[in-house]
Amino acid sequence: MGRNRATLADVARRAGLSKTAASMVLNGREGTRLSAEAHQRVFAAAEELGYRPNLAARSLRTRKTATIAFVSDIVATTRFAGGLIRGALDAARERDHVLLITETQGDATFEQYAIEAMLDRQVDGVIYAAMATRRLTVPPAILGGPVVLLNATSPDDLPCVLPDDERAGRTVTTALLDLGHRDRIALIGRNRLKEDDAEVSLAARARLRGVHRALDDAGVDLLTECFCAEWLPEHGYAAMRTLLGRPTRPTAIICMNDRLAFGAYQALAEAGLTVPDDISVVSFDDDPIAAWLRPGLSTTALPHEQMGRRAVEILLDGGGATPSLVPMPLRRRRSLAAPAG
Amino acid sequence: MGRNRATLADVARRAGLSKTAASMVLNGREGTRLSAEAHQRVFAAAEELGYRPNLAARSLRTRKTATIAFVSDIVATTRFAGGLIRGALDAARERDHVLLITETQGDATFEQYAIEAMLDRQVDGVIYAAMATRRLTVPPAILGGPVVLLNATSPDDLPCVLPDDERAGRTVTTALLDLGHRDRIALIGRNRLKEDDAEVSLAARARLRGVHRALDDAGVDLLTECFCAEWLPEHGYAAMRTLLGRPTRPTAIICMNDRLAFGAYQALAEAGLTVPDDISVVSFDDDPIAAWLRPGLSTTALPHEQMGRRAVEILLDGGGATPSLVPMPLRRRRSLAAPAG
DNA sequence: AGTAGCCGCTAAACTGATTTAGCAGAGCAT
DNA sequence: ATGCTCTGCTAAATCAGTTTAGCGGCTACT
Repeated sequence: MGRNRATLADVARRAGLSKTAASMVLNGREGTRLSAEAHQRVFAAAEELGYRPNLAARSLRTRKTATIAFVSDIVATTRFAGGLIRGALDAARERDHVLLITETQGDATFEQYAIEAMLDRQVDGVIYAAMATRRLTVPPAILGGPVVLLNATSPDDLPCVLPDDERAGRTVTTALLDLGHRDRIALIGRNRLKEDDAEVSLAARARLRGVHRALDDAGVDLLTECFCAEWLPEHGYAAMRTLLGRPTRPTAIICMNDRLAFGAYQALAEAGLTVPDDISVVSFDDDPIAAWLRPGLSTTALPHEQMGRRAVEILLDGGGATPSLVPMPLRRRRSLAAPAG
Repeated sequence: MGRNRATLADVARRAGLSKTAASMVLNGREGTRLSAEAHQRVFAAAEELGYRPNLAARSLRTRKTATIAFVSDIVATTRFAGGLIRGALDAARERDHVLLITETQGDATFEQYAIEAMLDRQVDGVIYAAMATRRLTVPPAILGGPVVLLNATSPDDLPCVLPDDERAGRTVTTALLDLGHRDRIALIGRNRLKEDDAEVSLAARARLRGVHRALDDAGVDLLTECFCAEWLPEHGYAAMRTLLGRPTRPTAIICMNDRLAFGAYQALAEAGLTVPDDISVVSFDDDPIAAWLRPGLSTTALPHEQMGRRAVEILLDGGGATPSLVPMPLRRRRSLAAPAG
């Protein structure tokens, strides 16, 4: 791997100058008094030798590595990680940085290990990502340098990037209201644990708040709210079935995420009902299945790439109001229609 | 990030020995003649100072970084990446290594950039991963050091890790044969492009070969094979519909992947048919939707974690037969039953 | 005439590890 | 007494950059 690369000394020699001069020219140092001709010679020599600096040597001196640690609790089990990583990767590349990835798996030992590995490698900063939007406490060891929380907040008020779930709650609700749905909108996916424990989820509470605010503004009440122990298809399915067993059938359903909506679709199909003619469905996340369902599920997209991007921007460029809320755009598909009758 | 850490010199001073001695002790060098007492003192000093070596300094000298580059074509757009990364991460951690991740997005410029970034950081080896199992040519620049292909092969016969798609083809087929399905098994998802162009996919051909071999061994012919332009739900849906328009209805369907199967499920539900009572369905990938479908879809799992793991093992420990084929286990769910009648 | 300042550049120190070469003293044989 | 080996350890070189301090020559000003 990278044997016999030209060194700065080689470049300097070929340019007939000192290492100092070569270093300054190549780093574009301001205020140096090296002649235009010296610049030329150095650039030419570097070009001819295909010179690339040895970053280990550089960071030994400068304590900068152009490397960002991306520490997450769980990457594998959720498809969402990909987007976060990709966004971060893109933004990092634009800034000539690279990503060192580790995973804690929610395990203290692994976390300790991951952090030591990062510190040993002198990363320039840490992105601490959670796969479910939630509050967490970051290990004190990483507070020595810049940190940005991704998809999480912490009690220490560290800079963080979050999806704007509350606004998304408003978005899905007004989408229904605008179509004329009124008092027969039902909600699937209330969940005490997610709503009350910020360390489990921030999304549930925020989404709900958005929904309720939008309804309040319009002076409309929900028909009913179904509790779900988890946000999985089977729970959406069960909730939808009980909903259909009630006397007044809803004209629209808001599901707290796409997996619940998927379950709801299954129950609707089984009951011989058609989306959106009989019931409109709207949801959150823009999981790939949302596009695969028939008809396509309208849902607010978790902007993972943007979030990953934003985290790197804040870390490296500094900046902005600190809970950086990234909008969740509504993906309109065929699951929405005006209420029948 | 990691200010004022103790250096080797600090440890040596505290132990009343030279840097040389301290270095040798901490690295557990054999054949050194340092006294047991010297060992003790160095360990104690390191412990007390919380010494951790500066890896930049170390790699400047040794040209080892305990870092592996994980280069992939596309990480974000596929949920599969997570598993590969997670497996690689685990195996790397066990060997005290860390993963540097980059993405080429199939773009030559990005690829060039990614490779330079890795070489500049003197990674110890490269895992070159493809998100769809396929053949690819690795850029010559990385051939200077150890490389393992993950989910890909190359014309250069580099060591590689692949899922055992052919065996999976046998597995799904014999699962049906064992239940008594015979001449009314249909296949959805033939695709010239995927089958004939190894740079697009190796899976299609291998799966198909497995299916055909298993059928041949049993002396059974397929009822029919449906072509699909893509392996997406809508194509599975369309294929299933045409299949149901034919005179003889199949008793079982083999789908080339789970997304096709998902589409097939949609068409079956629409036609009022029940899985598995009317038709059994089996497939490949173990996409999360497989578990969410009703009834659960039986499918052969792509062992992404294992593959990621294996790649690191081969890279670091060397070894084994070179196309390392990782088995795809059958996840039996409720979509399989004996043919009716 | 003296000196201050600028110009264009360089020598050498420094970062923190590993590694090579070798030194002082003890023990032993000749 | 001399030479040899072994023991336990260290000085110094090395990796490839960045950075500090400063040098010699020239001009300009007092």
